Amino acid sequence: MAPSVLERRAGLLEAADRVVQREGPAASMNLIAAEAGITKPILYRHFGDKGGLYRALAARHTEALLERLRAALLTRGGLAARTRATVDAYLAAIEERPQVYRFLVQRAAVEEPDVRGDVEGFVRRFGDELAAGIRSEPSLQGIDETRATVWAQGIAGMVQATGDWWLDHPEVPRATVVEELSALLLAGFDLR
Amino acid sequence: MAPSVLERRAGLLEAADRVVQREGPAASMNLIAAEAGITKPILYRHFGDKGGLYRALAARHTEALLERLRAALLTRGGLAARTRATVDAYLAAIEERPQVYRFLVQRAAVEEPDVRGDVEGFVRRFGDELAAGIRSEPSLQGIDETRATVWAQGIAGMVQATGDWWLDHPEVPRATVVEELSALLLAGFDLR
DNA sequence: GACAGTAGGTTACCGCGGGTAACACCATTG
DNA sequence: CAATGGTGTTACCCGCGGTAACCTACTGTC
Repeated sequence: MAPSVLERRAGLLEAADRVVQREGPAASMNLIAAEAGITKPILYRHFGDKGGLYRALAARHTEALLERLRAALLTRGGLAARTRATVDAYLAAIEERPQVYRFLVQRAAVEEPDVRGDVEGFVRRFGDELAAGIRSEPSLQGIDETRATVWAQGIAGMVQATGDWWLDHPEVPRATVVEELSALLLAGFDLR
Repeated sequence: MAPSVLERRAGLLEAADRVVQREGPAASMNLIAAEAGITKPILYRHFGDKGGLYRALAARHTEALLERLRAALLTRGGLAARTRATVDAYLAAIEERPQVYRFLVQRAAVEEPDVRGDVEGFVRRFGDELAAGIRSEPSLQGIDETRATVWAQGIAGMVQATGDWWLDHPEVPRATVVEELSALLLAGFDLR
């Protein structure tokens, strides 16, 4: 029987995912179409343009990752535990799927800021999530709004950049990176 | 009289610079050649490939920026003053030339890791510089080697990401961003 | 002065990526 | 039996990075 349009779309995303897994940021529309066993125009009918497919793909992984991060942000045991868990969640995710990670970050960097807020790069969304986490953090109640935002964006970038660096220095254990970053941040949080 | 090959090269870089100023990351070899009043093959004779031109261009700005950062890292008046000065130097630089900044960051993100250490992305170099700064920081003597490196890469990313965000939020004064980031970092440094 | 060599430049092309127009093949439905 | 619409394809356009081949004008040398 004929698959519904949504099933179709899901299947295409599946294929795109496999290509990204293999090729990282070099995943092209041609490759993806080939992997899905169809031709380009179909892809374009479904996703509009490469940006559209990127967004659909990013939404998937970003959502999944944000889910993990949200969970980490809710870790019980105090701010220190939450901080470590969150940093660790991020690093664990990029360790599991470095190619996907590279794809997300790179596309986010390259994608022009279409309608600001629509694409909203990967790191930026991470930052937004962190900002929410910070604002609802019990031990940080009453934190200045701007401070929360700036910190969140900064921390997102810090974790991301360190992650990048770490991908090239696998000799450093994940736990070490987590510990160093968390230590730096936790002391800062003490300012309130 | 005929300009020497180095003068020529400098002139080409000058032209490339103007294009980047105008076009940001969209600067293409065609555009640059046109701006210089010549054709592509000449560019390629001088720089090998786009990566080569990118490196030459990046070297310019990176060197200039690193120079400012080094100066900031030597600010007298203690760690707090140095931290603020360094963060401020970075933000001031991207404020002055946002297009150039975008170009540098984006190219660094996209450029594949040729011979690791040759290209070495923009943020990475910033990180290296910071690492040196941290290691030679009087009040941080004896800091663990790995910690210094991780912190440096992380801080570089933090400042960069915040800078990105700030470019889209000009309503926040630079001084505020500097203050918030510095506060967060300085508390962390207290750990030693 | 005629000639070769070479530096400096150009035209015209290749391959590939994103993106699209136009056409072909069914199926349904009046 | 049309006519209609969804699904697919082929074949193309453009611009980018990159290069081969050629063209030109200045130099030195016999």
